Amino acid sequence: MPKRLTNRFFARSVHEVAPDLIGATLLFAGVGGRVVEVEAYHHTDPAAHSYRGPTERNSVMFGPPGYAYVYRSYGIHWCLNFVCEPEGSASAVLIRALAPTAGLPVMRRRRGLAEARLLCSGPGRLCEALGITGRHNGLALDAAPFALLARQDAVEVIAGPRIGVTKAVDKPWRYGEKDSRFLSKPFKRKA
DNA sequence: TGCCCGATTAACT
DNA sequence: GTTAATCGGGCAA
Repeated sequence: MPKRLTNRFFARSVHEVAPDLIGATLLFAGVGGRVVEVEAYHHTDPAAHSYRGPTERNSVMFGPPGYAYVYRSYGIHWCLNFVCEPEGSASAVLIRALAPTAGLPVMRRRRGLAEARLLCSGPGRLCEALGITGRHNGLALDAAPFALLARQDAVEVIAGPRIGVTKAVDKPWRYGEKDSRFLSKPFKRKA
């Protein structure tokens, strides 16, 4: 049986946690799949929500690691993050894509889609498929409805520049499972 | 207070 | 390739 990820797992640098999450399994109320794409955001990073200090929206990021930070993006979509590092350092990992493995019929209904490849291939899509909204901001990751299981098989992790950010665009803090069909965008291949 | 922008997506031309 | 949907944060006044 795979091991559940504990708060200890998240109490490390985002740059260690983020690549370690690739291949882990994320379930929300029994629905979800294998994590294939994430991005790291550090409080010293101009692209991070926590960069300019605590606000009502980002307050969870300034709390202890091992909790979910859910925010509204572009006024429309929800995006899911895992808070990392010692309490107060305000760093988090954005979950960008899953390979769906559990609850596909539910996800298809929520997304109005038949194609598995597009169910969770993007931060907003993933939250819609799993039914995650702002109501779930601040929930613990080691308790229901969340379930996080450590990866069992070795995966090939690849890094690249983050998507959709306009600051610190040169930082290769996007991590993904190499050649996964479920990435929101492909990683640039070596020429 | 008012204005601009953003860790996005889908539906256009 | 472009654009609309839609709302909180940050900053200027």
